[in-house]
Amino acid sequence: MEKSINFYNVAECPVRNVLDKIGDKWSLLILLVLKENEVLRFNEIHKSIGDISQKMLSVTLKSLEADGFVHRKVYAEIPPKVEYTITPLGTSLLPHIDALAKWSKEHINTIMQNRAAYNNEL
Amino acid sequence: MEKSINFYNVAECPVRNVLDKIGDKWSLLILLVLKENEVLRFNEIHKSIGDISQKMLSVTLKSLEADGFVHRKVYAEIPPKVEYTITPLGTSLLPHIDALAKWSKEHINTIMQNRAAYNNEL
DNA sequence: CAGCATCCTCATCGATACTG
DNA sequence: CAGTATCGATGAGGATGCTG
Repeated sequence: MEKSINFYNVAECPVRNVLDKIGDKWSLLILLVLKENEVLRFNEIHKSIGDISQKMLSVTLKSLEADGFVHRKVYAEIPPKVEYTITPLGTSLLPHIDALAKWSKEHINTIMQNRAAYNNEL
Repeated sequence: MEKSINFYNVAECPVRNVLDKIGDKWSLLILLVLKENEVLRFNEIHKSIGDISQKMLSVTLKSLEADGFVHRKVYAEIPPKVEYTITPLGTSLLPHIDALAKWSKEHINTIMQNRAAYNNEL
């Protein structure tokens, strides 16, 4: 099976790789919460975000930990205590997200108006 | 049903709104292709990308058009002729993606190594 | 407390066939 | 040429219950 060479291939493109990560539902939000608080326990993150399920928090934290965006420190205590912190790698990404956030805030009204106008013309 | 107030709520957060758009599989790629070529017909985009299905190209173009990232010009001819161009709004977004791309290229190796190391420790 | 396991739903996406 | 319509697979994500 042959296919055209695609420089934007999901598996090989760095941008796609990062976009797939921060483009999911919770990763970016968790990073932001961790940046604001420096260190948080599992349930503290849970409460900070509010409407994330326990499963998705667990899954997303694992993914962020695997990539090195978040550090996980386990205390050998009963009951268990786990602290999460954002890593320098995670921190270094956020300014670029902020730039995107700034652009988004500046243009979201335009986008929404475009979308509404488009739907009216159907 | 009550829930905590979430400033990063998908529906209301501008960043999420934009990330949801460019975080999908094809939108960003189409914008990049259109930026490089200025004007392209439907099938030209199709060939440029290669492994996108006709359906997804159609759906994604509609979505980009609705938000005002892409302009669609129809010629009343037989056979049909439709030209797509990136709008100023779309163009203004790309530098921020480029910044993200730059960061991604600089850190993708670290991320991949982290990911591999993490998986080995399982 | 900090999770994992299980089941389920729904949106996304691809393949295929058809059309003005 | 530039799509639309339909079906089916896949996987993200949520709800619930259980555990060291």
